[in-house]
Amino acid sequence: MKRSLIRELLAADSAGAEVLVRGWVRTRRDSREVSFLELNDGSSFRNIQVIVGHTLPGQADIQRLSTGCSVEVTGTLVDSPAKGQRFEIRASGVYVYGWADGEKYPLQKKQHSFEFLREIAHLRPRTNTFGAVLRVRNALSCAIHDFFQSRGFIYVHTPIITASDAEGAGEMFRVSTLDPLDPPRTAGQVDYSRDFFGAKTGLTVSGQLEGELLACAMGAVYTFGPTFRAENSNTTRHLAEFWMVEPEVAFAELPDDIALAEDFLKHIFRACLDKCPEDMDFFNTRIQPGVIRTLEDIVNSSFEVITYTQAVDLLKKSGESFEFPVEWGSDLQSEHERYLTEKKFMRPVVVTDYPKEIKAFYMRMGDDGRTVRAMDVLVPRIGEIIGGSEREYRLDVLVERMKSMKLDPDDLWWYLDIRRYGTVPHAGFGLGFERAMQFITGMQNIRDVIPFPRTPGNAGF
RNA sequence: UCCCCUGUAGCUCAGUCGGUAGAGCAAGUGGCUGUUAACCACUGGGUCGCAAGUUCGAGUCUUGCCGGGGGAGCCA
Repeated sequence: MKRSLIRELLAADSAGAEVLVRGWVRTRRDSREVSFLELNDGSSFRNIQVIVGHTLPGQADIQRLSTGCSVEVTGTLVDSPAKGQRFEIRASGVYVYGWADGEKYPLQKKQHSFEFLREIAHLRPRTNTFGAVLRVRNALSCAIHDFFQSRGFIYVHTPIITASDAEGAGEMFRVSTLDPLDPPRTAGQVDYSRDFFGAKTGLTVSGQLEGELLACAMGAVYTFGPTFRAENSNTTRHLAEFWMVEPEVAFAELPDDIALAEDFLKHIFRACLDKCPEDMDFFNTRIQPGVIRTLEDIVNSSFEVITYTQAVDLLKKSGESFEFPVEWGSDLQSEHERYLTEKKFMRPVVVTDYPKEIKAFYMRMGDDGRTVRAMDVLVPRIGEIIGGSEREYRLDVLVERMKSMKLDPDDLWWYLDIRRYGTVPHAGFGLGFERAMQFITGMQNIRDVIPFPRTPGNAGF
């Protein structure tokens, strides 16, 4: 008999079919004549209830079933006589694949704290919350590809290992095969020319620079892959290894970039609501009350777009007493971002045209000479979910900017070549995939929206 | 990296003024029952994070170390 997914059975038109399911026992309850098994196979947030009559052979085993055991159940899909579910399976056979000693199995049929579940990251996918997280993660991944593919973007792959040390997006993890106890040296310094790649290399902190090269040939591209930051960040919204989505579009300027980001976010939010209604309902009732309403409001309204200068004025006039003073030229603090998104506008806010001193070298200089054509998309609770900009495509301006920021243009000769030959205006942004997950699910800690989080001091599992 | 909080049963926690430990849930056993956060009764379960110090006596006070959480910075 062909195995059915629980998701398929729960959505069946009518009862009556002979079925076979495989999964893990969530709970067992006993009655006089029958035992009730709650079975989950990962395909659905909901379990299917299995009725095992006490006359079925192998009763001793049935009575030993506990949370975590893996079983195969054959039986008939029937209308449930009790409230709580439409269908259930009346079992004609139960085969036990593996036991889970109730005295030792860490997961109990009760709620656990997320802190505890992080210590058993190998088992937490079996919980309601993480099942839901993983299904939404999957839907979100698909939605990202759907969005770009439907607009003719080319999915490109930028390197994980890179020798460019000038991306300026954070500390890199070193990649080396040199003997750490006795590396080759020249004049006292480690000689990376004798390392595996003949250069000092590390894990990428962004695929953007390479993405620009590809966009300036393919028109519109996007990357979606892992990114690494060796920052000693200990917060609920930073990971040392996270996934980033980075579109890059040739012949695009800042307003195009903003419009793309807005359409993109709306599309992926809508997709998660549509594809994972049961999981989203769980997040909405148990994790972050109102999260569905928030997402729907965003999908159905337009983002607020203001310049950095306007934002500073608004903050100064707000009457709020901030811990950090608001001053033109210094970056917006978390409390400032929260005021804008959570109190002032109550929705996503795009802040554009930041002072050049607080942004990266590759951003296009504004006509005023003080600001760059950058944009950050801020959302309630999370803060910055997208950071992007129009890129500086004028060779002389870019070289001058690099020099003023003490960067050696020769190190990025290939990046500058794109400006030497057939340069075009182009723009792009980066979306933190896990931050999007946090926003969509309402999960508070970024470590709980990725199966195996990497943070300072933590790379277990 | 900085600031604050925290570490007691498998989990979540209580533990007063310093006198060597409790609850709920989970688990085990029995009972009841088309149950569904099942219910009722009983039972087992502890190096109080680690190390030192103060004290007649430390879960409790002090110091150091380790772990966890929250906030900040860096950013996505």
